[in-house]
Amino acid sequence: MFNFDIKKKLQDKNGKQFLGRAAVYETPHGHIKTPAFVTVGTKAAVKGVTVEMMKDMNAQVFLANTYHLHIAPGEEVVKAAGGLHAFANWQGPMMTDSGGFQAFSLGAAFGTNVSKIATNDSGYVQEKKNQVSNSMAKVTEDGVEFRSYKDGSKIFFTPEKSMQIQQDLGADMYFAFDECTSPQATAEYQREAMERTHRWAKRSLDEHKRLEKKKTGIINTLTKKVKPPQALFGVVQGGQHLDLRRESAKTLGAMDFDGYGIGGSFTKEDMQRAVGTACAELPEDKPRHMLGIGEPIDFFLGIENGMDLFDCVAPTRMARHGSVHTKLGKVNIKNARFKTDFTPIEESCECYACQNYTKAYICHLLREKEMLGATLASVHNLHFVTKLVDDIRQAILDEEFFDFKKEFVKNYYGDK
RNA sequence: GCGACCAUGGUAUAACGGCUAUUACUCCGGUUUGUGGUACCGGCAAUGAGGGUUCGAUUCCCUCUGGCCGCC
Repeated sequence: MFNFDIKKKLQDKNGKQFLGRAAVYETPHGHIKTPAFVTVGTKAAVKGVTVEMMKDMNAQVFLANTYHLHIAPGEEVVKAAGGLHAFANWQGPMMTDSGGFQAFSLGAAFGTNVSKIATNDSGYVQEKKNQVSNSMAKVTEDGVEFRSYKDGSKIFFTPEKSMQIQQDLGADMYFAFDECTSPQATAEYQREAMERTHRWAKRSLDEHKRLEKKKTGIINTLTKKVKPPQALFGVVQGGQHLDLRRESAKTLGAMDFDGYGIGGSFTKEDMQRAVGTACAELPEDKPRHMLGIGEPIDFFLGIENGMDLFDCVAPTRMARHGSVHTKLGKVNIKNARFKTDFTPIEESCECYACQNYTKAYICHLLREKEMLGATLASVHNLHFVTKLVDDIRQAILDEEFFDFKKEFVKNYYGDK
C-alpha cells in the first residue's frame, strides 16, 4: 500500500546487523520519518495541546481511539465533518486504535492496579488484590461487549464493526481488532486470546478489503476529494511468551496487512526479547508500530529490535501530574524545591514551555490546577520524547546509535 | 458588668468516661506505558493552660485564657 522506504539499517561499529532501521513512510497526508513518536489524542484531542503546538514540537502523527470516538461524538459525526483530519484540524498523518486495548483496560484491568507492563518478576499469575467483578468488557468469539464509560450502556464491537467505524473516522492507518491480555493471565489464556486475535485479524482484513474496494472513487461531499486509501495494521499478541510471539508474528506476517502493531503485555525485562522475536518474523518492508510504549529506554530497546513507530499516553499523563522529562531523568515539578526556581525545565530545551516559562511558574500552575500548567508540562514532555525518537533516527543515519544510547542512558538513568 | 455557648493537627471536623483520637482539605513525597487518569498510593501534623474526680478524662467538675452571642 503506502511506500515504506528504508534509508538505513542499524548496525554497530563492527558491522553487526540489527533489526532496527531508519525509513520514510509515505501516507496520503504526508511522509513520516521513522522511527517516530506518535502523539496520542484519544478523543481526537491531545489533552491540553493544540495542533499548532504539536506542529511546533515537530509531532508527525496523531492517534485517536475508536472506542472513545464511537461513544462520543459518534463516527457518523466525524464522517460528516469530513473525517478525523478535518474534524480535529490535523492535516498530517493520523492513526486510530481499534478498541482492542479496552478489552484489557475495561476488562481484566478494570478496578485494579494492573498495568500492561508487569513489574512483578516473581510470577505473572498472582492473586489479585481487592479484585472486584465489575468488569466493563466481556470477550466472546464474535467480539467484545463493552460498557460505555459515559453511561454504562452496552456496546458490542466485532472485528467488522471496528473496521467500519475506523473507515468512517478516516485515519491514514488503523488497527485490526485484537484482544490485549493481562500480564497476569495464564499461558493457556494467552494462547487462547492470541489464537482468537488471529481469527479476528483475518476477519478485520477481509472487512478492510471489502470496505476499501467499495469506497474506490467515492467523493467526500465536504472535502470534495476522493476518499484516500487507508492502511490496516495487524496486531501481534502473545504476551511475554516468546514462542507465542513468534507464532503470532509468523501467522500475521503471512497475511496481507499494510503494517504491524506489537500489542499486549510484557515485563520490563522481556519486552525487548518479545519485540525482537516478533520483528524477526515480520516482513521487513512494512512498518511496525509498538502500541502504547513510551519510556525513554523503551524507545532505544524497541528501535534496536525493529520498531518504527511508538505511541504512548505517558508523556501527557505524567505531565498532568507534574512529572517532567529532563536529560537527567524525570522530576516532579510540583515539588516544593521548584517554588522559587525561576529557570526553565531545561535550559537547552527548545520547546515552547522552556523557551517562555520557568519551573516556578509551571509549579505554581500545576499546584493551583490551572489548565495552562498541564498544557505547558505536556508540551515539554511531548517535545522531549518526540525529539528523543528523532535523535535516535538521526543517530542510526549517522551510525552513532549505540554511542548515543549509552550516553543518554547514563545521563537519564544514572547508575540504575 | 451579668448570663449562655464554644475551645481537638495549618484549616474544617468526629469520638457513651474505655483499642494506637476520626475524616476531608492543605502540606511533604511517590506512582503513571494502544488514556475510566482533574487519578491513585504513602507520609507529617491536634485534645487552649493549670488543677481536681476516676482504674482510666477529648468527654465530668473548678480556675484562668481566648472566642462568640444575648442583656444592661
